[in-house]
Amino acid sequence: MAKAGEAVNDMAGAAPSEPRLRADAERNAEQIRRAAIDAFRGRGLTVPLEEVAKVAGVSKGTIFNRFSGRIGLIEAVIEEVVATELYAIIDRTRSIAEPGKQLRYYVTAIRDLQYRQPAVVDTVLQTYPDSKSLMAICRAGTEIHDELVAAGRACGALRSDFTADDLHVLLHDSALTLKHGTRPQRDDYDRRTTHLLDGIHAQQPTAAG
Amino acid sequence: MAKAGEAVNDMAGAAPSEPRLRADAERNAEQIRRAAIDAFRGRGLTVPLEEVAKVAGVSKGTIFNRFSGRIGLIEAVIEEVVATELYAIIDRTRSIAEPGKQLRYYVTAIRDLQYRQPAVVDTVLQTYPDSKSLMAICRAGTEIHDELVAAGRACGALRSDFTADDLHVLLHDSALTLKHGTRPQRDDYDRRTTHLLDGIHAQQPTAAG
DNA sequence: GGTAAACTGACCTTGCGAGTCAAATTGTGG
DNA sequence: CCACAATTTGACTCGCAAGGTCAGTTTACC
Repeated sequence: MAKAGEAVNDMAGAAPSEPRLRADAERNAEQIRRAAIDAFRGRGLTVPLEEVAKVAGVSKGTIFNRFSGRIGLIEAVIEEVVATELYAIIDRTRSIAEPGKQLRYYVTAIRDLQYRQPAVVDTVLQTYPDSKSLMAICRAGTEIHDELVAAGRACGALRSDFTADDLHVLLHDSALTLKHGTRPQRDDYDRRTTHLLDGIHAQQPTAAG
Repeated sequence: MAKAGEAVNDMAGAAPSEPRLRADAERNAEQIRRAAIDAFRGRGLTVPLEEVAKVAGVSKGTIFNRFSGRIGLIEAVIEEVVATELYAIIDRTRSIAEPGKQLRYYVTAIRDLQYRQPAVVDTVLQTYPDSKSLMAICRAGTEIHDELVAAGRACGALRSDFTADDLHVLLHDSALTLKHGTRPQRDDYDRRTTHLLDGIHAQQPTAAG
């Protein structure tokens, strides 16, 4: 199987071959891109475009001139912001031999990334369904979820009543609480990750007190 | 120990002894109360006051005249909307002999109530911190959380790294996902409740694949 | 320097519900 | 049945924040 999401970003929404840009426009586009990467990394994909503009040293209007708005800007930088890391996790997960460890690694890694990168939260929540690359990432997610759950069940490491949809919801809810809740301490967050994992692992007590 | 939250509602924000109300005002107050109970039950405490007014057959202004706004209205009906059920759960939980079963019952019951009653979600999320009765309910929650975790740990039914704060966060996150996410099917929701419970139960695999 | 490209930032827009208040209505006591 | 206070009404204002627009100005390029 090829690497995950190999071509998310062929000519994303920005500066294809079209009429050549003037030097200042070219320069601004690049500064906006850089600013966007920083801002999206630091504050998530929902950061006000005015912030991005300020960091880039241009005015809001210029972002619209160069990228026609947030979606275009996202397409132009999503690779650097989250896609690379996300797909790396997916690839690493697939490369794990024991199916039982795959899911454990995957959930831990995604939860970690969600904690560190607000943009991943926005991605998982599908905050901008109009962005094609964002949706492509989500599709890749759904795919591996199916795989992981199938493999986990088959090898008996995963409780049998746990579905791919449960996994999807688990990560989605995880994103929701980071988005709308109070950011927990890192160690609390990690401990809760293990609680979650243990809850979906096979061989449960379930009935007893 | 006395029953939980015995006197949340001594003269909540509405119609105390003050100057006697005119007949129509009295009637309206009662209709608004009834409408509010319905609306809060059906759509949560955040339902637009205009909806309540419509159901009550009065105009928005009248709600302000009679209850001085949402907070006053909440104080006036919170008992019927959520307090009674919530305190009943707390009492029933305390009456359970085996400490191991207490927490299991409690979490299941609260999750169930959150699912059925959007108003409980708003309560847990402390959407209206200015409402005294709402905050009283939250305090009662915190109290029993401490008790339950202490008891659960003591009897060995609860994993030792699970804190009262974890319990608090668990229910808070649960509320958040109901508030901001897509409402899951009832049976999916219940299954996930058992996953959660199994994750915080003692004797975990944790390390293995 | 002339011209088209590009930038700028003030301004308009959107959305929604809380809360207000002058004018209209209605209950009440006499 | 009236006078008048109590009450209701619903149109209006407010807040708030970000997205998006465009006339006017500046800048790159030949």
